Amino acid sequence: MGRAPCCDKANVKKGQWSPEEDATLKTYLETYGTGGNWIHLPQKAGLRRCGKSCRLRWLNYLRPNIKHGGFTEEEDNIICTLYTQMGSRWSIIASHMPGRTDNDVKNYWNTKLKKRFLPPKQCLTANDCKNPNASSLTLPYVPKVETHDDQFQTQTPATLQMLSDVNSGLNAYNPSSSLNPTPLCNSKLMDLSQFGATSVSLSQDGSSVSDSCSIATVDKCGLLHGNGFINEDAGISMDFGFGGLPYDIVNQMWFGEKASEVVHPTCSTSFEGDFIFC
DNA sequence: AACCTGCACAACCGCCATGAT
DNA sequence: TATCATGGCGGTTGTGCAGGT
Repeated sequence: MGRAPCCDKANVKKGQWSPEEDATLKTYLETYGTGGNWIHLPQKAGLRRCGKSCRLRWLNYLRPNIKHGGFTEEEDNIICTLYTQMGSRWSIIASHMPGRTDNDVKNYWNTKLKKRFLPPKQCLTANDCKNPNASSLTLPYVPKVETHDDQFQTQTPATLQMLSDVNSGLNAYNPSSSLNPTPLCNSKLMDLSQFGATSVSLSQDGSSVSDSCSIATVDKCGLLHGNGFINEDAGISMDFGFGGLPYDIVNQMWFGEKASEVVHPTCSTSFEGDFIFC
């Protein structure tokens, strides 16, 4: 049996709030407060709205000192930085910006910042992947392929979150390696195209929280750069320690989703350093 | 002028966490 | 300890508007 609905769905109004409803809710809350219960508030206030809807309306638009639109460059950087650290924890991100709501920040990211910092989802060829909206960040094409064994299993969101939690703090073992993702947003650090890269691979052991991450680039000459080894089934694995780019930061900034591996089925040779992409 | 398309934003839905009983 | 009600959150959808054809 499912959960009982929080309100009588048949008798509540949905959709845009009218100025009259706003005024009613605002007056009631300023006079009586929530009384610790949003569910019964609309009835007391004389509104035909769901309690959750009232709460959302108040928190996002009616409460004092709410700012709408006009995000500053500094706020862009805050959002970008925190997103790389913790992912889509919008309420936490919003808490770092007085007057901003999680909904506002989420919408702003989804409609503006994501396009600026992430490549388009469908890249069929390397030439397709120049994001027309990207300014200083021109990101390389990323091949998406299947992985074949446990060692290279696809990263799960849950694991990503754990990694974010770990990575967002100081590195207990090496403070000099502590992560400061701000440069990822503001510098050329992520712009591997300046090195002629046309392809990037990232990988990480998805079975547990790990302190390592991997990155490889394929340049215009077909050379794959990085250090690691070739796995017969899973393709090429690159690896370096904690001092490298944290997986989830790069993954979220570039791809916003699952891990990718550069794979070629005919590759089966161990290697170290640069090698010819076969 | 009418229609289409994409964008921005407001609001809703459903899941999970938390606190009260 | 178990159950339930409510709050909180993130993902998704709906709607209105602007610009293009």
